[in-house]
Amino acid sequence: MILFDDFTMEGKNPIYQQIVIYLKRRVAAGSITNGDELPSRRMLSALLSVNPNTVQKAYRILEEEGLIQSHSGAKSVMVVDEETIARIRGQLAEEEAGQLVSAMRAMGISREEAHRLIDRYWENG
Amino acid sequence: MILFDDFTMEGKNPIYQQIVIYLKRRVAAGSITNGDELPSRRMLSALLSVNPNTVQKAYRILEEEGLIQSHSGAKSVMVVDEETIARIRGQLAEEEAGQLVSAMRAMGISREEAHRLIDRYWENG
DNA sequence: TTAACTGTATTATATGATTAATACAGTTTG
DNA sequence: CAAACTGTATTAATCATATAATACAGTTAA
Repeated sequence: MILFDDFTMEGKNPIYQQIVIYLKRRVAAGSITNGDELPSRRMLSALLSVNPNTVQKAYRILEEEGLIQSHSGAKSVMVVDEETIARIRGQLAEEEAGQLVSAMRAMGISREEAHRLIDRYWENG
Repeated sequence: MILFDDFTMEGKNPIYQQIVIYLKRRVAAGSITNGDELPSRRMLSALLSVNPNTVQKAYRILEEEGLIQSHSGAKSVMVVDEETIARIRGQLAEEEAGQLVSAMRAMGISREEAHRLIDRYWENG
Protein backbone atom coordinates (compact mmCIF):
# COMPACT_ATOMS: atom_id res chain seq x y z
CA MET A 1 0.00 0.00 0.00
CA ILE A 2 1.34 3.42 -1.03
CA LEU A 3 1.46 5.52 2.12
CA PHE A 4 1.64 9.23 1.12
CA ASP A 5 3.52 9.79 4.40
CA ASP A 6 5.93 12.30 2.83
CA PHE A 7 3.29 14.09 0.79
CA THR A 8 3.05 17.82 1.48
CA MET A 9 0.76 20.44 -0.04
CA GLU A 10 3.00 23.13 -1.48
CA GLY A 11 2.57 26.13 -3.69
CA LYS A 12 -0.42 27.27 -5.65
CA ASN A 13 -0.83 24.31 -8.00
CA PRO A 14 -4.20 22.51 -7.98
CA ILE A 15 -4.29 19.68 -5.44
CA TYR A 16 -5.10 17.05 -8.06
CA GLN A 17 -1.95 18.04 -9.98
CA GLN A 18 0.14 17.78 -6.82
CA ILE A 19 -1.12 14.25 -6.27
CA VAL A 20 -0.32 13.35 -9.88
CA ILE A 21 3.22 14.73 -9.68
CA TYR A 22 3.84 13.16 -6.27
CA LEU A 23 3.08 9.71 -7.66
CA LYS A 24 5.03 10.30 -10.85
CA ARG A 25 8.09 11.38 -8.87
CA ARG A 26 7.92 8.26 -6.74
CA VAL A 27 7.68 6.18 -9.91
CA ALA A 28 10.74 7.99 -11.25
CA ALA A 29 12.58 7.42 -7.97
CA GLY A 30 11.68 3.72 -7.98
CA SER A 31 9.91 3.86 -4.61
CA ILE A 32 6.67 2.82 -6.34
CA THR A 33 6.77 -0.42 -8.32
CA ASN A 34 4.40 -2.40 -10.51
CA GLY A 35 1.26 -3.63 -8.79
CA ASP A 36 1.52 -1.41 -5.71
CA GLU A 37 -1.93 -0.73 -4.23
CA LEU A 38 -3.17 2.83 -3.96
CA PRO A 39 -5.23 4.05 -1.02
CA SER A 40 -8.91 4.35 -1.90
CA ARG A 41 -10.29 7.73 -3.00
CA ARG A 42 -12.11 8.10 0.31
CA MET A 43 -9.13 7.14 2.46
CA LEU A 44 -6.71 9.47 0.72
CA SER A 45 -9.18 12.36 0.70
CA ALA A 46 -9.57 11.96 4.46
CA LEU A 47 -5.80 11.76 4.95
CA LEU A 48 -5.17 14.93 2.91
CA SER A 49 -8.31 16.72 4.15
CA VAL A 50 -9.57 17.28 0.62
CA ASN A 51 -12.68 16.25 -1.27
CA PRO A 52 -12.95 12.70 -2.67
CA ASN A 53 -13.64 14.23 -6.09
CA THR A 54 -10.25 15.92 -6.03
CA VAL A 55 -8.50 12.60 -5.49
CA GLN A 56 -10.71 10.97 -8.12
CA LYS A 57 -9.62 13.61 -10.64
CA ALA A 58 -5.94 12.85 -9.97
CA TYR A 59 -6.48 9.09 -10.25
CA ARG A 60 -8.52 9.48 -13.45
CA ILE A 61 -5.72 11.50 -15.08
CA LEU A 62 -3.14 8.87 -14.12
CA GLU A 63 -5.42 6.13 -15.44
CA GLU A 64 -5.73 7.96 -18.78
CA GLU A 65 -1.92 8.08 -18.93
CA GLY A 66 -1.76 4.35 -18.23
CA LEU A 67 -0.06 4.56 -14.82
CA ILE A 68 -3.08 3.30 -12.85
CA GLN A 69 -5.50 0.45 -13.40
CA SER A 70 -8.89 0.45 -11.67
CA HIS A 71 -11.38 -2.42 -11.42
CA SER A 72 -14.75 -1.14 -10.19
CA GLY A 73 -15.17 -2.26 -6.61
CA ALA A 74 -11.54 -3.24 -5.96
CA LYS A 75 -8.48 -1.19 -5.03
CA SER A 76 -6.62 0.63 -7.81
CA VAL A 77 -3.06 -0.44 -8.55
CA MET A 78 -0.03 1.14 -10.19
CA VAL A 79 1.08 -0.09 -13.62
CA VAL A 80 4.81 0.45 -14.01
CA ASP A 81 7.44 -1.02 -16.31
CA GLU A 82 10.98 0.06 -17.22
CA GLU A 83 9.82 2.01 -20.26
CA THR A 84 7.32 3.93 -18.11
CA ILE A 85 9.99 4.82 -15.55
CA ALA A 86 12.36 6.15 -18.20
CA ARG A 87 9.58 8.14 -19.88
CA ILE A 88 8.31 9.75 -16.66
CA ARG A 89 11.83 10.46 -15.46
CA GLY A 90 12.75 12.20 -18.70
CA GLN A 91 9.47 14.09 -18.78
CA LEU A 92 9.77 15.55 -15.27
CA ALA A 93 13.51 16.25 -15.44
CA GLU A 94 13.06 18.12 -18.72
CA GLU A 95 10.33 20.33 -17.29
CA GLU A 96 12.33 21.25 -14.20
CA ALA A 97 15.64 21.87 -15.95
CA GLY A 98 14.02 23.80 -18.78
CA GLN A 99 12.12 26.02 -16.39
CA LEU A 100 15.18 26.80 -14.26
CA VAL A 101 17.39 27.53 -17.25
CA SER A 102 14.96 29.93 -18.88
CA ALA A 103 14.41 31.70 -15.57
CA MET A 104 18.12 32.08 -14.85
CA ARG A 105 18.79 33.28 -18.38
CA ALA A 106 16.02 35.87 -18.16
CA MET A 107 17.59 37.15 -14.93
CA GLY A 108 21.05 37.37 -16.45
CA ILE A 109 22.47 34.69 -14.17
CA SER A 110 25.43 32.74 -15.57
CA ARG A 111 25.62 28.97 -15.85
CA GLU A 112 28.33 28.85 -13.20
CA GLU A 113 26.31 31.00 -10.81
CA ALA A 114 23.28 28.77 -11.38
CA HIS A 115 25.38 25.72 -10.43
CA ARG A 116 26.52 27.44 -7.25
CA LEU A 117 22.92 28.30 -6.33
CA ILE A 118 21.86 24.68 -6.79
CA ASP A 119 24.79 23.38 -4.75
CA ARG A 120 23.84 25.70 -1.92
CA TYR A 121 20.25 24.44 -1.93
CA TRP A 122 21.35 20.85 -2.19
CA GLU A 123 23.04 21.11 1.18
CA ASN A 124 20.53 23.21 3.10
CA GLY A 125 17.22 23.98 1.40
CA MET B 1 9.39 52.85 -22.71
CA ILE B 2 9.42 49.16 -21.71
CA LEU B 3 8.65 47.19 -24.85
CA PHE B 4 7.53 43.66 -23.82
CA ASP B 5 8.94 42.48 -27.16
CA ASP B 6 10.34 39.26 -25.68
CA PHE B 7 7.30 38.52 -23.52
CA THR B 8 5.71 35.14 -24.17
CA MET B 9 2.71 33.51 -22.53
CA GLU B 10 3.86 30.17 -21.18
CA GLY B 11 2.45 27.49 -18.94
CA LYS B 12 -0.64 27.51 -16.84
CA ASN B 13 0.14 30.39 -14.51
CA PRO B 14 -2.35 33.29 -14.37
CA ILE B 15 -1.52 35.96 -16.92
CA TYR B 16 -1.27 38.71 -14.31
CA GLN B 17 1.41 36.66 -12.53
CA GLN B 18 3.33 36.15 -15.76
CA ILE B 19 3.41 39.91 -16.30
CA VAL B 20 4.62 40.44 -12.73
CA ILE B 21 7.42 37.88 -13.06
CA TYR B 22 8.44 39.15 -16.49
CA LEU B 23 9.02 42.64 -15.11
CA LYS B 24 10.76 41.35 -11.98
CA ARG B 25 13.14 39.26 -14.07
CA ARG B 26 14.02 42.23 -16.22
CA VAL B 27 14.66 44.24 -13.07
CA ALA B 28 16.92 41.44 -11.82
CA ALA B 29 18.72 41.34 -15.18
CA GLY B 30 19.21 45.11 -15.17
CA SER B 31 17.38 45.65 -18.46
CA ILE B 32 14.81 47.79 -16.62
CA THR B 33 16.15 50.76 -14.68
CA ASN B 34 14.76 53.44 -12.42
CA GLY B 35 12.18 55.74 -14.03
CA ASP B 36 11.51 53.57 -17.10
CA GLU B 37 8.01 54.20 -18.44
CA LEU B 38 5.55 51.31 -18.62
CA PRO B 39 3.07 50.92 -21.47
CA SER B 40 -0.42 51.99 -20.44
CA ARG B 41 -2.89 49.30 -19.27
CA ARG B 42 -4.85 49.64 -22.49
CA MET B 43 -1.81 49.49 -24.76
CA LEU B 44 -0.32 46.42 -23.09
CA SER B 45 -3.66 44.62 -22.96
CA ALA B 46 -4.03 45.16 -26.71
CA LEU B 47 -0.47 43.99 -27.34
CA LEU B 48 -0.93 40.80 -25.32
CA SER B 49 -4.54 40.28 -26.43
CA VAL B 50 -5.83 40.17 -22.87
CA ASN B 51 -8.29 42.24 -20.87
CA PRO B 52 -7.17 45.62 -19.47
CA ASN B 53 -8.25 44.45 -16.02
CA THR B 54 -5.70 41.62 -16.17
CA VAL B 55 -2.89 44.11 -16.80
CA GLN B 56 -4.27 46.39 -14.12
CA LYS B 57 -4.10 43.54 -11.60
CA ALA B 58 -0.43 42.93 -12.43
CA TYR B 59 0.43 46.64 -12.16
CA ARG B 60 -1.49 46.97 -8.89
CA ILE B 61 0.45 44.08 -7.34
CA LEU B 62 3.77 45.60 -8.43
CA GLU B 63 2.68 48.97 -7.05
CA GLU B 64 1.87 47.37 -3.69
CA GLU B 65 5.39 45.89 -3.68
CA GLY B 66 6.85 49.31 -4.41
CA LEU B 67 8.23 48.53 -7.87
CA ILE B 68 5.80 50.81 -9.74
CA GLN B 69 4.59 54.34 -9.15
CA SER B 70 1.37 55.58 -10.74
CA HIS B 71 0.06 59.14 -10.93
CA SER B 72 -3.58 59.16 -12.01
CA GLY B 73 -3.68 60.36 -15.61
CA ALA B 74 0.03 59.99 -16.39
CA LYS B 75 2.08 56.97 -17.41
CA SER B 76 3.26 54.60 -14.68
CA VAL B 77 7.01 54.30 -14.08
CA MET B 78 9.32 51.72 -12.53
CA VAL B 79 10.92 52.47 -9.17
CA VAL B 80 14.21 50.59 -8.91
CA ASP B 81 17.30 51.00 -6.71
CA GLU B 82 20.24 48.73 -5.92
CA GLU B 83 18.58 47.30 -2.83
CA THR B 84 15.48 46.41 -4.87
CA ILE B 85 17.54 44.64 -7.53
CA ALA B 86 19.36 42.53 -4.97
CA ARG B 87 16.13 41.64 -3.17
CA ILE B 88 14.23 40.62 -6.31
CA ARG B 89 17.22 38.71 -7.64
CA GLY B 90 17.59 36.71 -4.45
CA GLN B 91 13.84 36.13 -4.20
CA LEU B 92 13.47 34.70 -7.72
CA ALA B 93 16.71 32.70 -7.70
CA GLU B 94 15.76 31.09 -4.38
CA GLU B 95 12.37 30.01 -5.68
CA GLU B 96 13.77 28.45 -8.84
CA ALA B 97 16.72 26.68 -7.24
CA GLY B 98 14.65 25.42 -4.32
CA GLN B 99 11.97 24.04 -6.60
CA LEU B 100 14.45 22.24 -8.85
CA VAL B 101 16.40 20.75 -5.97
CA SER B 102 13.34 19.36 -4.20
CA ALA B 103 12.04 17.93 -7.48
CA MET B 104 15.34 16.26 -8.36
CA ARG B 105 15.70 14.88 -4.85
CA ALA B 106 12.17 13.44 -4.92
CA MET B 107 13.03 11.72 -8.21
CA GLY B 108 16.25 10.25 -6.85
CA ILE B 109 18.43 12.27 -9.21
CA SER B 110 21.96 13.03 -7.99
CA ARG B 111 23.50 16.49 -7.75
CA GLU B 112 25.95 15.65 -10.52
CA GLU B 113 23.18 14.39 -12.78
CA ALA B 114 21.19 17.55 -12.11
CA HIS B 115 24.17 19.65 -13.18
CA ARG B 116 24.49 17.68 -16.39
CA LEU B 117 20.78 18.16 -17.13
CA ILE B 118 21.12 21.90 -16.66
CA ASP B 119 24.22 22.09 -18.85
CA ARG B 120 22.36 20.29 -21.59
CA TYR B 121 19.47 22.76 -21.45
CA TRP B 122 21.80 25.70 -21.26
CA GLU B 123 23.17 24.88 -24.70
CA ASN B 124 20.00 23.84 -26.50
CA GLY B 125 16.69 24.57 -24.75
C1' DT C 1 -8.51 74.85 -25.38
C1' DT C 2 -9.70 70.41 -26.68
C1' DA C 3 -9.02 65.91 -28.25
C1' DA C 4 -6.71 61.88 -27.05
C1' DC C 5 -4.56 59.84 -23.95
C1' DT C 6 -3.86 58.27 -18.83
C1' DG C 7 -5.18 55.64 -14.14
C1' DT C 8 -9.01 53.98 -11.59
C1' DA C 9 -13.48 51.98 -10.55
C1' DT C 10 -17.83 49.29 -11.09
C1' DT C 11 -20.87 45.61 -12.54
C1' DA C 12 -21.78 41.40 -15.09
C1' DT C 13 -20.60 36.97 -17.12
C1' DA C 14 -17.91 32.60 -17.94
C1' DT C 15 -14.83 28.99 -16.76
C1' DG C 16 -11.95 25.94 -13.85
C1' DA C 17 -10.81 24.20 -9.21
C1' DT C 18 -12.72 22.67 -5.14
C1' DT C 19 -16.04 21.38 -1.77
C1' DA C 20 -20.34 19.06 -0.55
C1' DA C 21 -23.92 15.62 -0.36
C1' DT C 22 -25.56 11.73 -2.34
C1' DA C 23 -26.45 7.45 -5.00
C1' DC C 24 -25.50 2.91 -7.07
C1' DA C 25 -23.22 -1.27 -8.43
C1' DG C 26 -19.16 -4.36 -7.84
C1' DT C 27 -15.56 -6.56 -4.26
C1' DT C 28 -13.81 -8.12 -0.30
C1' DT C 29 -14.03 -10.02 4.18
C1' DG C 30 -15.77 -11.61 8.57
C1' DC D 1 -24.82 -14.22 3.31
C1' DA D 2 -24.13 -9.50 4.89
C1' DA D 3 -21.63 -5.59 6.25
C1' DA D 4 -18.11 -2.68 4.89
C1' DC D 5 -15.48 -1.52 1.79
C1' DT D 6 -14.44 -0.30 -3.36
C1' DG D 7 -14.89 2.74 -8.03
C1' DT D 8 -17.99 5.71 -10.41
C1' DA D 9 -21.43 9.23 -11.29
C1' DT D 10 -24.48 13.33 -10.59
C1' DT D 11 -25.92 17.80 -8.98
C1' DA D 12 -25.16 22.12 -6.48
C1' DA D 13 -22.44 25.83 -4.33
C1' DT D 14 -18.19 28.65 -3.67
C1' DC D 15 -13.91 30.98 -5.10
C1' DA D 16 -10.27 32.73 -8.27
C1' DT D 17 -9.20 33.87 -12.96
C1' DA D 18 -10.37 36.26 -16.95
C1' DT D 19 -13.34 38.70 -20.09
C1' DA D 20 -16.55 42.49 -21.24
C1' DA D 21 -18.60 46.99 -21.27
C1' DT D 22 -18.62 51.18 -19.30
C1' DA D 23 -17.77 55.50 -16.66
C1' DC D 24 -15.13 59.38 -14.70
C1' DA D 25 -11.44 62.44 -13.48
C1' DG D 26 -6.55 63.83 -14.24
C1' DT D 27 -2.56 64.62 -17.84
C1' DT D 28 -0.57 65.47 -22.14
C1' DA D 29 0.07 67.42 -26.49
C1' DA D 30 -1.49 69.29 -30.92
